[in-house]
Amino acid sequence: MAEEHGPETGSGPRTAILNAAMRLFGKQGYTGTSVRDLATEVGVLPGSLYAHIQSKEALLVEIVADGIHRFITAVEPHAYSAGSPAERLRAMIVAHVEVVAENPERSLVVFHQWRFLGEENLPAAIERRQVYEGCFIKVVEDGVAQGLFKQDINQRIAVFTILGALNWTPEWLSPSGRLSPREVGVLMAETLMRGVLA
Amino acid sequence: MAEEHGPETGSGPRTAILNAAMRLFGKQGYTGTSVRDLATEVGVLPGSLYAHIQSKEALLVEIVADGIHRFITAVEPHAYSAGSPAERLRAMIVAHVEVVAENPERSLVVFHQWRFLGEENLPAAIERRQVYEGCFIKVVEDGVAQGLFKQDINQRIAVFTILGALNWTPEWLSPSGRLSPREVGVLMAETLMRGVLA
DNA sequence: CCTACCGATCGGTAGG
DNA sequence: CCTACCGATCGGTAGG
Repeated sequence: MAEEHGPETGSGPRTAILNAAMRLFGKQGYTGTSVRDLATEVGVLPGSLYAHIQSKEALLVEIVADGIHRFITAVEPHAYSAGSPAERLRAMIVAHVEVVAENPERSLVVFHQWRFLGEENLPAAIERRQVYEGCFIKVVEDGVAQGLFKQDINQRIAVFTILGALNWTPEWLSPSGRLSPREVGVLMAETLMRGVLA
Repeated sequence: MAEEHGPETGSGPRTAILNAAMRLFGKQGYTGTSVRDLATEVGVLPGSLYAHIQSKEALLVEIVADGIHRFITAVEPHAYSAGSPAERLRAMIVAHVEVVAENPERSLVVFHQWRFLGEENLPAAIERRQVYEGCFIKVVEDGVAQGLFKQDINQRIAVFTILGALNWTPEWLSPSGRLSPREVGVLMAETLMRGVLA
């Protein structure tokens, strides 16, 4: 059981396969990655993978489910905390960027490859994504209701704007860049909350 | 020559193929779409496509090149116009959303599927994307230099935040929604330029 | 635009 | 984890 959840933690062959899948699914996409690509990346022959995994799709299911879980776990507590909506939104944005920085390739899989889940696994993933989006809807609603956020923003558009900026971060964020993930998060929060206009 | 450029304009078999490719590449991804899928969507047998196209990748090349061209054509004039940086940025955001709304599936291909271009076509696409990003860098630089934008924003992060929000729009924008594309663009510009804080 | 087909690669398995 | 292999599907072509 110890190594059956959460890639990047642990070091068994199963973990190596999951890490290879994160890298390749992130870079080439799920449909652009063959089982042979995965085997080459891991350093075994294609058939050998099936001693550790059930199917190619099972890898995607696990990466996406675990990935969404990481985002929800990091962000949800802030969404429903006691602070002001402004403090909460700032903390959520920082937490999101920090999770992306842990592993941008996993995040690419979470945000882009979930479409390729089969019909037994797709509904659960969509539901979890909606829980995540709900965190941002909630805090924007609260901010407007409390008069702390602008009364004339369109809440739906504001949430999509924020989520878009956040969901795009794995495309450019470098975990080893000059700015720490936290600093990047703070700067994004600043831009999204106060705007670029002086 | 009349129907050799710009899908969605014209109505020959070649246009039908390009429109099918936009839909399917956008929905299933380039690598997740087979030539047989395209043929089925168009209503011919797989081999018949090759009377009109050179290869599957040639379709991607054309959709991506034409797509980026549409964004640059719509946005670049505003980036380098005589107006204030604030007016220019607002106009750029509106123009971007309007181009997305013309055909969200094409926009998905432009923003996500360009990675699958072969090494002869990739550099040109990356260059054109950089021209596009350069429009936003320019206007943010001008805004800060003229004291119209906040002096303490991180310009790089601000540009990525704006571009992320814009690049994510094809995921949710509905051209037939309650708000017109222009209204959505104005609201996004408002959120990005003034922030959500009151 | 169809018929008929090509070699290559796909995800996955049996047996050791 | 390897050897050896399966049927299915892949992008693409020749000839009409």
